[in-house]
Amino acid sequence: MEIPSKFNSQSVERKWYEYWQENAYFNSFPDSREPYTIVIPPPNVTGVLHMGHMLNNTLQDIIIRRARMRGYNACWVPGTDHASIATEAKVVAKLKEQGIDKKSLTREAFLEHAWAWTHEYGGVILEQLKKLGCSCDWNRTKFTLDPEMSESVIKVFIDLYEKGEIYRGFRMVNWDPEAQTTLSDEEVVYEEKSGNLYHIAYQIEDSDEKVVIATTRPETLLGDTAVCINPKDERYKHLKGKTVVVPLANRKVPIIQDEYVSMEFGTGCLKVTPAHDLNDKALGEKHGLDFIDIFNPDASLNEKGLQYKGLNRFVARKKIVKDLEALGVLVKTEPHVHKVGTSERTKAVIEPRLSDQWFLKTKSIAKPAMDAVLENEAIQLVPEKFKNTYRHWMENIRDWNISRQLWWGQRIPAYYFGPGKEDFVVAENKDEALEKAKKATNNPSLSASDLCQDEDVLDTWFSSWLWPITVFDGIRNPDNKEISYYYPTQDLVTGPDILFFWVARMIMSGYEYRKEPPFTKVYLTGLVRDKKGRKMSKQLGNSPDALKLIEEFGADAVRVGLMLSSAAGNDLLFDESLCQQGKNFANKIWNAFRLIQGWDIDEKRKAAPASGEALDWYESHFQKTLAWVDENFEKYRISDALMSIYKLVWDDFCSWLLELVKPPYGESIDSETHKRVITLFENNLRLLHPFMPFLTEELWHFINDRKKGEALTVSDWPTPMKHDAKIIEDFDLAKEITVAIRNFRKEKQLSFKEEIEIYVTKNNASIPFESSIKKLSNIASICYDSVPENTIGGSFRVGTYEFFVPTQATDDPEGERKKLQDELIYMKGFLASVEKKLANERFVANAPEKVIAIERKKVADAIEKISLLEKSLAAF
RNA sequence: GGGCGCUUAGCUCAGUUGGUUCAGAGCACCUCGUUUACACCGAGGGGGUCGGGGGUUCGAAUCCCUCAGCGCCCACCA
Repeated sequence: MEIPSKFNSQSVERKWYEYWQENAYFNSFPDSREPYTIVIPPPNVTGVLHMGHMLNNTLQDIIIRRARMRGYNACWVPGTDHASIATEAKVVAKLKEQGIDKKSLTREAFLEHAWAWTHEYGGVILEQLKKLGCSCDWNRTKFTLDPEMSESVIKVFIDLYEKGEIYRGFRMVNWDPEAQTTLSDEEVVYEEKSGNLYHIAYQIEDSDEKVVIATTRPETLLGDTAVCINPKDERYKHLKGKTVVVPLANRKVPIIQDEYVSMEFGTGCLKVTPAHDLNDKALGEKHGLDFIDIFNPDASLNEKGLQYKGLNRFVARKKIVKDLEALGVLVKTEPHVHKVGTSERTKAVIEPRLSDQWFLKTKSIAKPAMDAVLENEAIQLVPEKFKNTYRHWMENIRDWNISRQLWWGQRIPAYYFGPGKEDFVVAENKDEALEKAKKATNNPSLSASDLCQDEDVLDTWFSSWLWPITVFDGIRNPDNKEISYYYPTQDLVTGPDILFFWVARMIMSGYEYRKEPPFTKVYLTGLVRDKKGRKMSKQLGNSPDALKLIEEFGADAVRVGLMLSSAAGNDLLFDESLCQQGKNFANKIWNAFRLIQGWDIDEKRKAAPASGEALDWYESHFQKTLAWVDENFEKYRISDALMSIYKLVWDDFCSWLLELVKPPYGESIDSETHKRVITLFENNLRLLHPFMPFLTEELWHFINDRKKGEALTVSDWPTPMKHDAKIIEDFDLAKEITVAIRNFRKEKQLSFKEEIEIYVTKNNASIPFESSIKKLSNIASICYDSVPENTIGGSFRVGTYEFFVPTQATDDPEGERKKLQDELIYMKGFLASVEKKLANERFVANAPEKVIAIERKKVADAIEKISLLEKSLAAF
């Protein structure tokens, strides 16, 4: 069998992915096994795979593949999210390119465009996940706008409304003037921006005096309905009850007093614009002020904006400042840095705005979700540090604004039947609504045309917060077989940026609708950054094309590259060289196999002495590593797990074991050894499979002609067994001796090809793994009996063993002597320090016995070594 | 403004309840090597006063205090 010396990932990947799918290895159905379920964080339906997805989904795939191999009924549910605002924004932009204005379209026409877009691009990202090797059950693919998914979402809305948890309210909300919709508090990102603090003089009526206010938003003075001072402020006491005139607007407004105003900030005088600021709104309500809304939905000024009507808010600001200056009332302009809320999606500056919206009460629903993470630990966050963040958010949780002035999403099932918005019913569909409305109004002649459905849609998170339930149809059919079997799921793997948006809310809905947590563990990954530490983003152009990486290095290599440096919760500084490392590793494994399969097997041959002992060692070492790997998996230390497998395969298997069992050139290998090596290699493949599914599956089939059902992907994860600690310890010593001999050779410039003899002195002891040492160091024989003459400069020590190599007298006896002497001085110092420690009564009294025993052993060893050194020195 | 976390080799990170006169790993680096799987390789090697200072202790990278730098989350001071 001719195997190329380089592993070619591309052909292999397609072949095995198809094979896995044809054999339905990733498909899951409820059965008698224990389930292991993961629901994918659904990517945006129109999205493309980026590094964050790669990290996230590689982790999930590793976890689910290992679970599958461990005999669980593994089920990874894939799907996509309609991503209401993000997708709508994309569709709007695309239409604009075609010269179509969203406003010129009917709702239905717009949705047609959106669906066309979804059908064209939706699923692209899922195909990309397949390239990465993700072992999802594709038959279960869900979309948050699938009819049955939407039906569930509407049912939940109605249920919560009927429970009194959802209400309609006129409130100050976050308004995105770009997308022209409200946003939840979580969708607002505060960014530090430098602006100005404008000091503006307001004329006091019937007086020559002026009062100076300070504001960052002078344009809002058009909506001012008061000026507020602190009642304790001595500077302004005399102004109590007076009236001032708002410049430009020339509106007379009262001076009110409230302790809310800080006397330290600005001038101590506050302009009050109840319609455009949350605090001002509170003042307005408290003091019975007028509310003047000066903005259109796109944040241009409306007719209340007087001569500035129609201007964009920032243009208006500039113009107003100029005009104020002309009026001579702009007293001062000072630079001021402050935080400005921006839209997470459109980046537009958020406008606080009063409007009628739907809200979900969160207080009662949040309680079990808080306890699950913080009290009874039904859900574990990894890493734990996120508990604090979670607690803080939960404790300060506010009602959730769930309505959006968008079209792409589940439409709010409220039907109005009066002239205003006061009279409405909430129902699953129009017919039902009509019945309810008839009852409510006591008017049987009411017809469908009298009903008008709410124009708004629900926040996208209002559908994804139900994801772990709805993917198993647990809302419409709460007792169905699927949800009962798969829920709660095991792990959720996602980024900390959506801890509140999504994770916390899924926990809330889980308790509300299943009385159980949606998952038991949440693994929060870090952000993928470039090697300079910058967040990867489209704008910076520092995000590598995920698919190109897979093409260049292979999916296995990219997966390994990502895992090699991604400790849980820590950001990952990604560099393509990591993929190169992954690729090198793949090639190493590939070539190890080429070596093994190239051996001629001789049935009659007996195993070489080095082989048997080395295989015994590796078997034990493998078990020890396996236990460590399993332990790391339990702690979600996936990169540590990979690293120990990496070293097991590369160093221990390839560099030590294979070198030891390798038959001499031209010779064949005995069948017993060969069989054992193959078995061990297969076990390596099992450990590697979750990380490198393609390469390992390829090799697995190379080893034997496997039949259906014998794919590596459905084979078993190795069962941990007890390992022999002594054999591992002995082999470590053998390694040390081997390295020492190699160093000795190098120092003396003795070619490896030159076979040498070696003498050893050590009282009543033999050297472990003697055959192995001989093979790896090209030693003809190790003699224990007598040390020959002429070994000056030909000795070295490993632990308390001293080795001699007969060699010609050194040409630098002084140098040799000095080396020995330095070694002796060091050992004497070492001995002295340990003895001093042992002489310390308090140490002996307080330290545990184990520690003291170690120190005593050190003393004994040091004394022995010193005597060896002194003997050698005496020979000079 | 409040809260949380981080600072260990050139880089990325491990260091479990404090216990060696070797503080580990991978990568990178240096030297040597066309040994019959692999140069996407092999053999060997150098490199850290564990951010600074102070304290507790027989003993501190590990516990406490403090200073400095970095990061994250939350927050309506115009």
